[in-house]
Amino acid sequence: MSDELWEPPSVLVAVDLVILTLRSAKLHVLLVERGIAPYEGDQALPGGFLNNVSEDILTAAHRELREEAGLDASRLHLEQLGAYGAPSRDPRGRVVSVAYLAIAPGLPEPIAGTDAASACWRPVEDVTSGQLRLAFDHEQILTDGVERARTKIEHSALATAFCDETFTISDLQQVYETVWGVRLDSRNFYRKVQAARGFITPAGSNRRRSTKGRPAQLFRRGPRTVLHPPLVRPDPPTRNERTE
Amino acid sequence: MSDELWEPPSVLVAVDLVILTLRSAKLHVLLVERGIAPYEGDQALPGGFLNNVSEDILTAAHRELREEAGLDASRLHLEQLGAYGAPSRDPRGRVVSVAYLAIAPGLPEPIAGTDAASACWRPVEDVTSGQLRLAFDHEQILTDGVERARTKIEHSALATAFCDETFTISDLQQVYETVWGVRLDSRNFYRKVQAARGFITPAGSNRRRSTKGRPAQLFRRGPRTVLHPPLVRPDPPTRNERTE
DNA sequence: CGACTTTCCGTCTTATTGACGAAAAGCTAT
DNA sequence: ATAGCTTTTCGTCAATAAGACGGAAAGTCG
Repeated sequence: MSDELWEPPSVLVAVDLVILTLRSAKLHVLLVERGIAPYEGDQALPGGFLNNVSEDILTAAHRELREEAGLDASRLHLEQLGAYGAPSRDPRGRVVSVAYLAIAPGLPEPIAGTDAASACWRPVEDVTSGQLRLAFDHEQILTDGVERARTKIEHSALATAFCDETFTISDLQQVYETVWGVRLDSRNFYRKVQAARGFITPAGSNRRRSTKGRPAQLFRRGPRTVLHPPLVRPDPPTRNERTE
Repeated sequence: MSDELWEPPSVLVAVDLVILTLRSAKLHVLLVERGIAPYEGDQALPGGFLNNVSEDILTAAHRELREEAGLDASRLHLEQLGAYGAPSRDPRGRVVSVAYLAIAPGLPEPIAGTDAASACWRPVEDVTSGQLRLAFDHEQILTDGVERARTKIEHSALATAFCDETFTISDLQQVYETVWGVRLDSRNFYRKVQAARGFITPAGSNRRRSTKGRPAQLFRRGPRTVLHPPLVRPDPPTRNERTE
């Protein structure tokens, strides 16, 4: 924080949001279509510049979440991913963007924000496969956000944020399988979820699966947010290798 | 990243560095004395504003590392901690600071940078105990940096960055004990470090402990940077509790 | 040479994990 | 209704990892 007899350059500060949800057993991310240059017409993460010089960054993130996604910030997990500020990331000039990760339960399709551009959920896979390109360095931000979510649900009860108020253990398993991109054994998953004390608590009644199988008990999120023991994801054969 | 027919506020961007090292079995952080207002004469993390509008943030961090700490960036671990941008954090105006974590092996005392203010190593404990106050929100940044380092050495081979080129298993144990602030059983530590394949590799000769005990074998860092199995730190009795 | 310290290597018990068997509890088709 | 199918729920078993701790090896010091 030292400074001299010289004027430091000033830059624009933006926030970008990685908003993840589950739709039909796939991980989706909220994207908006850019209405103006640069990258006009391209898909991008919701976000925007600070409103004014005294607006807090997290506040700006919440505001954009509301404006562009129509999502109420309450009950929503918001976590800073980091700062992205490569000099060339925005052709308009020097922009440093602070990215946040948000996780929401499945929501209906038409989430058009008050803010101009159209918004829609897109499978994360469309982006990671290279099929769908994003504006700026948003592909990198998305990748980082997904990876953060993956490791986060190992040690925290964050996975319940993908679920509704009440949910079955299978619902929860769906979340883990989808976010991690793996198949899990229901019996072992059941045991481990129950073993993590304070993770989930029973919620009275039963509910029936549309057409199949034994009705499952309903749960709601428990008091603890850090899991003990944690739910570690199985190693994809090449996860312990390589230099960082 | 959407914008309208309006001009977003511009802010100053700075980098701050949490540079940790080990000195006489204690975790130390590099601090500089501020030479000018605000917080003149107070202790602060090394850092500074971007040099010019096209300087990369990570580059700026490396530069400050060199200028204020006299440390060569090569061989040094540098990791982004996050962005700190509370509107009131700097009385001069709106400043968003991107913090980085650096970890260095023990170094001699006189590390005065080319950049004005004096620099010295201070025990992290002096700060966390409230005995020593830092400028701006640097106490928070330091706390976050230490916590990051604590969890980082569980799963990565980062702990070797605190050591010299070659080191003994005891040296490594010292690192873990100091960073975690706990005592470990040497026998179990020995077993676990050896079990993590690729973590450390033998380095030929022996070396003698100044006055005591059996000479230990020397090692150097191995090819892997992610540990499998990980070295998990023991739970301080209240680590599984509470809401986040 | 004995006392002491540190390194290195085991053993034992307990906790956790993955693989999998099997009963319970519904629905559907016959 | 009953057989067949599915999903939930609960157990068992072997392999792995962790904490506690015993003890031999290999030096230094007095």
